Amino acid sequence: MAGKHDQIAASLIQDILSGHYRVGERLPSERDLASRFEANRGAVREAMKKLEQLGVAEVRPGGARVRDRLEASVDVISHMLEQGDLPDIRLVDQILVVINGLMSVAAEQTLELASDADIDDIRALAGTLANEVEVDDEESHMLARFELLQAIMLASNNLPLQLVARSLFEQFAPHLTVLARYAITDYEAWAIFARQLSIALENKDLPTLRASFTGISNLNRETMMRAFEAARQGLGLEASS
Amino acid sequence: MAGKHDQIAASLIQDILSGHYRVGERLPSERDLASRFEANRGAVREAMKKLEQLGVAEVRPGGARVRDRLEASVDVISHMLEQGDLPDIRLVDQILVVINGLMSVAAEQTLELASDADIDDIRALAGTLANEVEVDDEESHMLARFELLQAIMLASNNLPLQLVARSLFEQFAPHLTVLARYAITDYEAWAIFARQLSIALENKDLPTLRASFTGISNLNRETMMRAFEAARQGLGLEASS
DNA sequence: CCGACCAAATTGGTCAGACCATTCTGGTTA
DNA sequence: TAACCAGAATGGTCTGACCAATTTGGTCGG
Repeated sequence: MAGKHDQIAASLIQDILSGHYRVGERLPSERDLASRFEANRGAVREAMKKLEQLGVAEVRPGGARVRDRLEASVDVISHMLEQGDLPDIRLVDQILVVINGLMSVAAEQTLELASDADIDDIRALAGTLANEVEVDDEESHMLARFELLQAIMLASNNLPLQLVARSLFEQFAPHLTVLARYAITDYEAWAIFARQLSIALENKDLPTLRASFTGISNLNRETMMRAFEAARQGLGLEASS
Repeated sequence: MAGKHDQIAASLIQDILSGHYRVGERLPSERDLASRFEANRGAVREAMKKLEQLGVAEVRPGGARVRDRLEASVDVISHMLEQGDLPDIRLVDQILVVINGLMSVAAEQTLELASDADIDDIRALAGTLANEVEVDDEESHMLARFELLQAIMLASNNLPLQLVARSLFEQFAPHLTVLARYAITDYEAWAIFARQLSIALENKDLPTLRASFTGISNLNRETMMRAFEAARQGLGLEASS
């Protein structure tokens, strides 16, 4: 299914991200890699192109060199998450912090600029969550949460914001579905913050809006942390220091 | 200097972003484009690879199709900024909103997690800005601001946050240098918020921290808006509706 | 008249080999 | 010791061919 260049790229990316190569160190030549992977040089070349686009290597005449982590593209995050049996919990938490921060910005922009119709739609979605205290279907609650957040993101009318948030979310999504099986959502807490959010939107109350998102952020992070612990035990892994 | 595939990619990207092709519409075949640009198919192919990486087109057997804007990568923003003589002021403002929001998140993370040494360093940088009310060198003040923000970003210890912020900033940077010539910075306002930031860090006061960044954000946006107006007049362009 | 189906044309995907421009390397020389 | 200079190595580009998947347009049966 996956092209040969994808396998080569994935292998090299894992090597680089795991620290097999030092920053500034030269990678093997394209011809060497071609024979090592038993592939055409064109395939290796496409893989190197991918490394450069990800910002993990700088390829130029004379050789390809490993770049510093801070010079990488946003898209390396998905590859960083794929190291180990479970993703790095600290990295996951950091991603949640950023996404929640972006959501808060989106909500502020929505409060300031969105039409009344958009705000009413969002309040309707929040109202659903505010009333669903007793839930039998975990998945429907999760979908409702996504719908709410997505509606806010769309109403923000901020394309860069949408692109960044979407990029982060989609990189994290595959791991989210794995961890979601172990997640235990606090419906009551969600109901409280959903109600707070609705009120904030109704009254155009910025401090209350921020408070609701601070609550949602902490809720998400704590839920994810617990789900991670449960998943680690469920997979029979040792607790990290 | 620039490879032929870069020219082809840039041309196609501009065509797509300017709406020359509708979403879902098929692009000309690689062979057609090759003869049109008087290049070999390999060059066109690399260009198509770039389009796919940017998320502006989905290329698969049978033809390449234009993707929706919201499915694009974060890196398209730099190309969006390059449309027209001056970048779209609304887009610039949206980028500033996101960057400022990320800075605020970084500051919160720093306040929560960073070492006292890091916080002291940041407070020292803020102190410089707090005292520089009368400045003769505009550029040194700008560098001091960048230093402060970068220190906060580094101290946040949040890699995804750093990657996203860096990506946005670097895409915007070239246009920033152009607009900076027309910018008139309010040093006194900066001094006030720098002082507020320093106090917030000293007392671990989250609300004050947020207030200082709200102020900095508005300051940046207003300064940029005025610089944009000045640049537009300086270039002899009509005012937009 | 319409839909299902099939074969040919089109399109992207991959590979092989060659040549060029730049960079790196190691030895030589002033 | 430092500068310098071929030669080797490397990435960049081009050509041409073939393969696999998709699209297309016509045909047949209902």
